[in-house]
Amino acid sequence: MSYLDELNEPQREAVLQTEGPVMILAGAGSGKTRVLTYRIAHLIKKGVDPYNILSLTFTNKAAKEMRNRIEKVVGNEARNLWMGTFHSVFSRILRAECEKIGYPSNFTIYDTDDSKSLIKTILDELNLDDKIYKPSGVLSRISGAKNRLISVNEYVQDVFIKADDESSMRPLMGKIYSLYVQRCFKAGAMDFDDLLYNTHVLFKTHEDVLHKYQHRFKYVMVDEFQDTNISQYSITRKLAAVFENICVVGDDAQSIYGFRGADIQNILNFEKDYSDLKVFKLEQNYRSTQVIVNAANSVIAKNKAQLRKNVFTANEDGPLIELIKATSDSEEGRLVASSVFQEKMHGSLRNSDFCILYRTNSQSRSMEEALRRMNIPYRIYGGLSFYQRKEIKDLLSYLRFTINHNDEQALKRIINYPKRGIGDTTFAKIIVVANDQGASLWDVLSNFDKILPGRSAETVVSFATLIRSFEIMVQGKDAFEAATYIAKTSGILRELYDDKSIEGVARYENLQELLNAIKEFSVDPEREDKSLAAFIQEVALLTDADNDKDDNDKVSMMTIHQAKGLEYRNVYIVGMEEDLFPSQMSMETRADLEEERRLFYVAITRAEKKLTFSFATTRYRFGKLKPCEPSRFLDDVGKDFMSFDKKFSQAPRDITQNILVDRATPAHLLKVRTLQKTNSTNYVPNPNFQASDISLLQPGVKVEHQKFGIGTVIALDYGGSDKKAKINFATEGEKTLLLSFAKLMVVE
DNA sequence: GCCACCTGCGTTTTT
DNA sequence: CGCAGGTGGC
Repeated sequence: MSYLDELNEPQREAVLQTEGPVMILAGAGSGKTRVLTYRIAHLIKKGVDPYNILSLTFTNKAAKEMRNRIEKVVGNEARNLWMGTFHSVFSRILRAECEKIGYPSNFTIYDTDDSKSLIKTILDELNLDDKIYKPSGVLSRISGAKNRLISVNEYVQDVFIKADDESSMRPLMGKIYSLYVQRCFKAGAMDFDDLLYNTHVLFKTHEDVLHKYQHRFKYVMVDEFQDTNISQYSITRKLAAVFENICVVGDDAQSIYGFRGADIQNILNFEKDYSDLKVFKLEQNYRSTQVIVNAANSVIAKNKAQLRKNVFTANEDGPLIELIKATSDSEEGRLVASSVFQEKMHGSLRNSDFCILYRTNSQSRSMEEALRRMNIPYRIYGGLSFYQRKEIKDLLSYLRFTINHNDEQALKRIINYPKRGIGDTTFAKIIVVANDQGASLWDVLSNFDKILPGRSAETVVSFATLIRSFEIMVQGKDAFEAATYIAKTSGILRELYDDKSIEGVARYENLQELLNAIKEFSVDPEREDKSLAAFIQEVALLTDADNDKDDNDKVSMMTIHQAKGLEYRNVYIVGMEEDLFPSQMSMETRADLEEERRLFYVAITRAEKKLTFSFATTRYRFGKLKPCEPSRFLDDVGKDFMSFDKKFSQAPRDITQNILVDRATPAHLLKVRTLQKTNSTNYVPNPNFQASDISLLQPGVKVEHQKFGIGTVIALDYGGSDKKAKINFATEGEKTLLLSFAKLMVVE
């Protein structure tokens, strides 16, 4: 069991404590995933059947990565582990059992757009103003209820909830909740929250089912425990109730999904719920420099609500945090981009060593423009998901409706696309009839000529016939054959093929890409069920982040939320301004501000070696130029960790006026901060610096470098893939520089 | 039922 | 500024 040697003392203890309730409080970069994977590997090595181990994560990516890492230790036995996201594991259980609570096993999963669209429909039917009842607001209210395991009945009977809804001028919220649940049920559809909520209902109403899974899951593990909501915790706890071998791993300092119902209270409750709980703290950070770890600690210390941890590192000090001040958002982009460029050339770094983090997606634009201008390749994560694109949803809706003929939201998308003359009015009639007569959507659809004869009735029936023919064609076919057939026969492939506009071509290509993904699914030798139904159920829980085939060397850009769990050598946190970060929406309550500060903590701790903050004094927001003030969070960072002169920093609000490195000056005048204390030089950058062509370099030639100063070329190495020069600098000694990065000016 | 214009609005979002 | 959804004319 040599893998145990790769762990430090608390890590090893946490791995070896396989029995009973365990909580692992894992600081950022403390090897949390390593402990979790080794713990599972250890269980398997001890002879526990992987089939009896359940491991829950929040992202598919995390689950996949963990499975791979376990496989490396124990081999393909890891295949039988129950490992996945809460949603995927619970949907798997529901597929097998949901007929017991009245759902068809081929139930559809509604995504957020489907849910909102259904709510919108309900609001229209109730003649409610969607300015007051904003669909997104209504959905989050319903979601909040489900996440707290509050049923429709409990919701409408609760006087506090009622008072709450009345005071916010939305007295009919309970009614909408009720109709929404009915409509989902009728459509054979579950939204994301239902996958949890209905699992809870299933276990509550069917003890035999609960017992079955309780006895199956002898060991239960939960990753990112700080992000669980009440329903996730409650179900997990129930599942583990027989053996009580439950292990949760989390870090309260990284709880950033409170706004989605994650309840930090779960960590505190866990201690109360299990009196024989063993707690392990992983406090040694292996990821970042002293400066970064200590800066992060200084920030999080400002929060009141937290479990005290003492995160430390044995790593080197590393460079101080740099602060870039810009006069506008576009200048911020340019200064960050040129900083990336300079860091890259001075440190011989790759693009993929860099990550730019921001609070909101819209901030990516100025960064993007600047990077593009400097020819620095980048990749933006997030934004519009592949699966949210219209053309993708359209085809998926055809596939969904073929599998589940009562999927109202899928029908809504496809009944008149491509155009076949069935408008909103006819669609609304179909829905009304189905609801009034208690008939299924499909029954109404396929018999519409008998129910409401008229001009459009024929078309509706022939549409139903088309779907019926898809259903028959799909029998016995794999997902790819089925999807290709449907894409062609439905006419949507042709529709997009005929559109020769730039966007039309892109949409066609996206569809092809979806078909490729289905192809991949269908040829996967490890997959038992390759049916269309199996694909549809899996794709609903997939997100963009899951198909990162990103091996190219690119600078990464993403929101801080998306960066959780990732690490980069050099990290830029941009837009450090009041009202942006912290967001103006998060300054109402202390709890909100503290969550925002934890977000800042997460951002800081993504960095391994070098961290840079930037802010602008003006910024275009919603089309208007607005003045901006530096973020209060900059004041939370310990003064020792930032590169500005300490003696000016008495008044915290003024710190940004004391920045020595003011990047607003022309780039060639910049004094590039030296990286380490020991590295400081007296070299003053030459304002007239201009890089010379490398053909001028010869051994013996005197050159100037923007950071290292004057030196003499000792040797040139043009042999390898990278051209290198060995140079003896007056102040820095001998250095070997990659000529593809380093800019050198021949002095004489 | 369809298209063109116009208004209004605009955190973060593992699933 | 950029987009989505709504309104109104054909």
